[in-house]
Amino acid sequence: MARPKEAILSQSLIRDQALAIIDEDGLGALTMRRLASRLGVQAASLYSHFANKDAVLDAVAERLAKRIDPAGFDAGWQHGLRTWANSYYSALHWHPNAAPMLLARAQASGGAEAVTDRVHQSLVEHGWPPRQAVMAATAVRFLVLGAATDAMDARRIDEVTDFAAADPLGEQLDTIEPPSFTMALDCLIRGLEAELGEAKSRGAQTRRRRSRSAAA
Amino acid sequence: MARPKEAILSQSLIRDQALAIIDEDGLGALTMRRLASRLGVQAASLYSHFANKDAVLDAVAERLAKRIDPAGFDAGWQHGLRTWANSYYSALHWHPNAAPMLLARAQASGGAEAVTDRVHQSLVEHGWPPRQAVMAATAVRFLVLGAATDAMDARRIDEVTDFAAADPLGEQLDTIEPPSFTMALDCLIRGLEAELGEAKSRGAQTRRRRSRSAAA
DNA sequence: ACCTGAACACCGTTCAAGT
DNA sequence: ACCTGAACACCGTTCAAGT
Repeated sequence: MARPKEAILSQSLIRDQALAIIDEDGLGALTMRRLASRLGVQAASLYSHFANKDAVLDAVAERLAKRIDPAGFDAGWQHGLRTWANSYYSALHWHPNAAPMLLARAQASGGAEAVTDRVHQSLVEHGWPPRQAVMAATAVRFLVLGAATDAMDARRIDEVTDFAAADPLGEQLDTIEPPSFTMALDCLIRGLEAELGEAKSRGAQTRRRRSRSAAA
Repeated sequence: MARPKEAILSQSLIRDQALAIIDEDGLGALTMRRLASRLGVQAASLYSHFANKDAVLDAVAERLAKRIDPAGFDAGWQHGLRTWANSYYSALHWHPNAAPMLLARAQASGGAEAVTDRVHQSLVEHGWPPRQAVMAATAVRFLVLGAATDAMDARRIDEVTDFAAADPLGEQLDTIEPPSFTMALDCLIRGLEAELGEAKSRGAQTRRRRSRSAAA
């Protein structure tokens, strides 16, 4: 064969099959050789379209991020954060095996990516001091990623917790919706509201102190 | 050589050198062959002491966890959570390259480990409903692990944020201590306090509803 | 420009063999 | 019981060669 008239591979094709492998058999099952064989091609062929395996994973991460909705900030940063986190969480909910990868990337490229992030920018535009905005955005991000790895998954919790003894009549069933993730998110946002208030008053204090020392 | 009179390897020796490699060159640099050569031995020899590489990583994770202080719960769950998180964070602060591994483990063995966790137990003993306790413990855990990966590291944030423009006189310098991590933790705990109150009143409500329908 | 086949330098792990 | 040497079945990646 060597070179067909029309290319049988493309970045999007490779990227989608990579995600499919991750979904089906986990991140550890994603191999350049396996990815290639799934596309009916040799492993080396993939390097005509991606520089290396990491670039493939970048493409997958980017595609997953496409589903994330950063537009809710028009109705306040709380709403924006909640919308963003929920869409991020539900995007990952369909691809739980991809969460570890995003976790690894949030930590690797984290610094630069996190700061130039739209969520961070939106927080700053809503009056968050830059540093605290990074903290807030990162905290929410890790909360989402942690939740998406099923660590707080209600079903698994029920398997392990002696739930029958604590709640013999199953009255807490209504606390399944909203899921644990939403509860944790609410907790964090509630705390962030208080923090923002304090950060602002700290800023005002500093400003007063500054004009006083400038007057002296 | 083949077999020396006294064994030249031991689990603790291997485990400590594994951590040293991770510290020096990152998780990706930890190889059975490299670990062995550092110990002056062949790779196959390691399998006399550990079933596989994963078992070595387990040992490293366990050693890091030894430094974590879960005893602060005697002075209230807020204090306990804070003490635990801070000790966890500072333990990881000396081994930032190990954080990704713990992140991966928190997600893999997560379900079972998280629930039987001492933190979770302590929260339940302080009146948290089991399910919410899992949520709270997991949220704090991921916050710590996220922070430990340097994603919120103040120095890196300053490199990227246009901080000079926002704060030309450097007045916010005092906000470096406490670090972003502590702020995020405070936010979360504040929110958790409110959540616990609501969870308790929800429980009381349910109990009232139950006795009413039992009377009917 | 795009795919192949073969190779390179690695992995984790196994196992008979030595002491 | 513990370590060696060699092997097995994998990796990611490179590269000349084909069309």
